[in-house]
Amino acid sequence: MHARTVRDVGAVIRWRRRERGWTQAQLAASVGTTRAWVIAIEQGKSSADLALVLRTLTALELVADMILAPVAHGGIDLDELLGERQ
Amino acid sequence: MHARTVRDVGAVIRWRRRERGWTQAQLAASVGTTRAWVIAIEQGKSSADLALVLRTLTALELVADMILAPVAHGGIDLDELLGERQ
DNA sequence: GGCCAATGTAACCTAACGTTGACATACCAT
DNA sequence: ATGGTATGTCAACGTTAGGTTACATTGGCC
Repeated sequence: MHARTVRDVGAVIRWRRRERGWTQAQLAASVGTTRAWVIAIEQGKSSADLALVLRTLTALELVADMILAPVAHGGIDLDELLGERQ
Repeated sequence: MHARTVRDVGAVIRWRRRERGWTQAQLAASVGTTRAWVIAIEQGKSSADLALVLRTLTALELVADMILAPVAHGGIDLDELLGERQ
């Protein structure tokens, strides 16, 4: 799943945590943080500590893969329309 | 590129920024942050604001793709050693 | 060399995150 | 309804990251 916003990241974490059948408390303990933080990140609140997020992904056996964005500039995906770019 | 640590994220940002021929000042302006922050993140210092990082990736036309970690259990990355899995 | 831009560093201040602890719901059994 | 667990909320506190500004360093080019 592509994550462009903090809310996206929170959604992934919640989805994956439930998939593994973990409670927020279990995840928090595994990551080394608190339940309050897990709740906050899953709710996509404002911003969050990147280091904690990465540790959370690791605990959930996820990895953030940095890839070229399929859509570049404006709202229209010229790449898909034209099949070329520059 | 897989990013498991803040340093990994910083490396990706620096690599991609240079690939696009941008200065730190240009990237900072594009993201809406400061040069000092770009320097810090590229150096992988401690932690960073996830929201800013995601905006930086977007500015660089990158997306964080959350995928299942290739290696689950131990501390050794068998993928890098063996180039295979399962 | 000298010049200029790019990059790095440091100090201060403010705002915001994370921690802690307690309390409040929600849900699902029995 | 009652019990237990999971989840959510809140307030106070300490710590720290990011903004700002200024200065230092590096690197390339003439």
